[in-house]
Amino acid sequence: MNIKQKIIERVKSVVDIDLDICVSISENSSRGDYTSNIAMRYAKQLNRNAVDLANEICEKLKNDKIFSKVEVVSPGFINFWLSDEFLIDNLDEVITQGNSYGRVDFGKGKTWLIEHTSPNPNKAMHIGHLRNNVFGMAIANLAEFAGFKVIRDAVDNNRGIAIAKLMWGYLKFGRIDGNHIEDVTYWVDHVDEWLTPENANKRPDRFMDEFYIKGSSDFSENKEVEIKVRNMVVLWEQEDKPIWKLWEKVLNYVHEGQALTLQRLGSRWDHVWHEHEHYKEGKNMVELGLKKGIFVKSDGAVITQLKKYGIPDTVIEKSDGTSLYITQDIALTKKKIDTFKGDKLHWVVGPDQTLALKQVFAVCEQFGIINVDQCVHLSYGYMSIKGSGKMSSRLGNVLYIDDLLDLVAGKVFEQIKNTEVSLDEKKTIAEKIGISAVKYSILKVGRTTDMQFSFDEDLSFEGNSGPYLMYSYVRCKNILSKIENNSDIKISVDKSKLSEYEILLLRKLIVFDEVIVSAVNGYSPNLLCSYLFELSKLFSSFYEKVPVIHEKDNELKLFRLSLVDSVSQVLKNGMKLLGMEIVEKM
RNA sequence: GCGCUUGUAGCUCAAUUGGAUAGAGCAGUCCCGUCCUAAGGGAAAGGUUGGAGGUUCGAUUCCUCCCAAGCGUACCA
Repeated sequence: MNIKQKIIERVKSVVDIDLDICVSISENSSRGDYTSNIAMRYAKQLNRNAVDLANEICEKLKNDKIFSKVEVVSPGFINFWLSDEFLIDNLDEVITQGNSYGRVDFGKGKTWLIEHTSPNPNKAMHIGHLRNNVFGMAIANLAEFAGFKVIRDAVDNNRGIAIAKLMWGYLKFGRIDGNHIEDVTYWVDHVDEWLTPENANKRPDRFMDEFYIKGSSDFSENKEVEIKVRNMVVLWEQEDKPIWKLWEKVLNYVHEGQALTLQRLGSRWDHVWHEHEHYKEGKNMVELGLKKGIFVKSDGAVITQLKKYGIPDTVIEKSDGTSLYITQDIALTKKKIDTFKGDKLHWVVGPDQTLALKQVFAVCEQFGIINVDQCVHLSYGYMSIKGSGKMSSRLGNVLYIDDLLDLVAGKVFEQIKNTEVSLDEKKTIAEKIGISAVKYSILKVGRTTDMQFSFDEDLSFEGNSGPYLMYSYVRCKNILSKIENNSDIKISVDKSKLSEYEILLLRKLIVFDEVIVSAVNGYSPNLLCSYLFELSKLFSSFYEKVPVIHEKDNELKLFRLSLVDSVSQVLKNGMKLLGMEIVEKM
């Protein structure tokens, strides 16, 4: 049981009201560790004066041994200070629980599906995908740590016009000799006459990127080409052998390249849905929906009926009989439920799809697949580069994820090049610090905030930054490495010897699990970022003012060592949840 | 036009979902080097929370109306 629940239980024994939301961590340490506004909230309802009610609660609780102090402040706040013994005992918890410290069973028995990072397989991943990935992974990690069974999934939208453009681009413009060939059957018999990433000396996804751009401009500039490309989709649906062969070829290249980026980011999926495996089921859903009266025909197309949801209707099947994105999404949602029986389904998708997703959720509810309140669109703000306009692959001002990471890792490398480790180790450290810095700068911002990414400011490596947290961790480890290992020390200390710096750290460490719950509840990894930053700041002050290995009093020295050990453990647990890498030296 | 989202210090962002004196980092000013890594510590300064009303013990947060920006608005993804 965590501290908040303990306090709630105690307060409940005085006033029997459901007060889950009335106890929270104090914002300011001068106002105790926890604070409650229950008296003000219920004074009117109970026909009481708020301060009197608060005083009554305070009187009954102030002798409880988990508190060192309980006070009432006008207009009726109750502040709780945890006792020093209680805070010190918590270090034992941190050390014995280790990597599990902070785990809660908040989500026990429930399954969450979290769909994140579904890049279309027609181009290399750019920073538009980065926020999706970093946020999606963090929220999945957090949910898992909070006790949920988590399925990370993604959709591979591997069919349709965009893929056809890519196929066209490669077929027509990919010949080694530069001649333009449009005949797929010729390609099948002369595959060796086409460029490969190897002989073009490019990463496979970047290699294909250029063909996608060429293919789509050819498509939009030339009516005849457009007809041919659209026909490729039709042929593909008829499972035309040469077309499928080309399709597999181009997709493999893109997937291979995207995998490099995803691996570098430490991303993972438990399941990937491939559109070609379920798009036909979408068509079945259209028929079923018509039969059930969920859809109606309109001008030859099939449309929704979502008036009672208060959202506009949309086309489910075009008048030419082909299906749309939403059609597949409905079928896929059914498939997700059938396969994993999730209690809640999450879509980490950009804000431009808000309406489309609402429509999917509503239609799924009409089918009885899932209730709309089980569906969560985890939208996020746009990420742009400060000083440059909106990104567009056509304008050529996209920033690829790998280029950004290279840039940042290079910058870190410059900074550590004089440290005394091997070159390989330096490269590894630079990579870890760089990627972690990028992840932290994305996650510390609220999810829905549009952010302007600036190389100079966001990646300054100072102040509220990933490297600052990592540096704090390294400092902890450095202290710990200077003494011989005595892991089974009993943590005991005369509390009168403790300084303010130590008390503040103890008080911070004890609320870690509370932060996990808040971060999961609000889908807000930024709360964890703030917490870790505050913990690091407190540690830095402590480090500056309080000696550890130079401390003469042995009892105090041992206590401080376990405190440092605990700080490093919590930093590590927190950073791992954010997808940051741990380094022991920097 | 309608719908959704956003507007907080010079800049980039927080604010425990209605709480206490609106907090950080960067930039600018000033201080700290015999000492566990200075990617550090400390001090001061910086605000009419886009504007105007309203609701109540209490509003950056909720309601109404303006102003500004972004996104969406059925046969694109």
